[in-house]
Amino acid sequence: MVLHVTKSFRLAGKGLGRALGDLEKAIMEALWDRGDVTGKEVFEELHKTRDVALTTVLTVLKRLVKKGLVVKEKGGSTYLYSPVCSRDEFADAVAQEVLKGVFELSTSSATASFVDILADKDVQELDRLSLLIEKKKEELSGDNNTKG
Amino acid sequence: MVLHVTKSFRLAGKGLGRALGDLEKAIMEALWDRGDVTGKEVFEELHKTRDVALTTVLTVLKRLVKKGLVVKEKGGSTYLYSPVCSRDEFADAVAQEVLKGVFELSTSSATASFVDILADKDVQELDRLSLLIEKKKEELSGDNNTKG
DNA sequence: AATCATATTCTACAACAGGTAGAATGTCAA
DNA sequence: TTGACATTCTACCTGTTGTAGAATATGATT
Repeated sequence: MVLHVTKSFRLAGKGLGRALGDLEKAIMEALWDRGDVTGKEVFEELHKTRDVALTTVLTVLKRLVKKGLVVKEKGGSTYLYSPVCSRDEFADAVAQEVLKGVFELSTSSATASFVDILADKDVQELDRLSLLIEKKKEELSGDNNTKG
Repeated sequence: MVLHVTKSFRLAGKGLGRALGDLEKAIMEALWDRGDVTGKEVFEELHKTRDVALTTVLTVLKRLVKKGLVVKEKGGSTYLYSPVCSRDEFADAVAQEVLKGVFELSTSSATASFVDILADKDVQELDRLSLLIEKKKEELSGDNNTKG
């Protein structure tokens, strides 16, 4: 899954709010929850908790289509919108892009900070990381020069 | 070193250009290379390779001061600008902030992607990472419940 | 075909970051 | 006081995102 769907990773914000604007995020959440919905349905969902106009939702939906995050297709008499990838796939894609960027900034800082942060967040994860590393090494040893 | 000096991490761009605008980056580079320079000196340096006005440089310098990345102090008859941290410290701080964000997005994606990217970039680094993990574990076992 | 309701698109404004720089003002020495 | 240089003010431009009214299209109904 390679998406170049966000140009920046916001340091403020929470979760996917780092890769998407607030309204964009709310709309994506609605699509991930339901999928194949009309713009009006998305609007009705969001309207429960925020004061937003239908056209605003349509505009943002259009932008999301342009970004490649959402597809729009005829569904009988109206258009239906659906996400091109799952929430997890999106999160993965973002994480990957961002991590590449961090590495490019400084491999050593990235590695050191990574361990610190992981340990701080959840020590158990260190073991999981060790396992992933071992697995990767095996994978690589049985797969020499098969890169590209 | 904790700096909240950049609001977003750009996926496009190179190196520090991910955390700073183009001109901002050029100016910071000049400060890191020289340190304690006047705005005019920075301007003269940049002017060698790009068509920029003195006031533009001063404006951006001012914004960098406001962001907390640069300090301005009287140096005799004029003001001198200098970076509050080294280039490496800045890169570290950015890496740390960004990594925290990625983790908050998804710990598992972050961990998995991390190993993939590291392996792809430099297999040797996997060993270094393993060592860091071991070291961290020891550090933690001899330091139980001393977290604040 | 003319009309009404609903769906969709157009257009445009606001805010914020960052690049850009002219105008205005401040400072100091002659 | 004046002139040269330093510094600040103010403002415009682009791009992203939130915002939504106006305009138009589409389909059913009379």
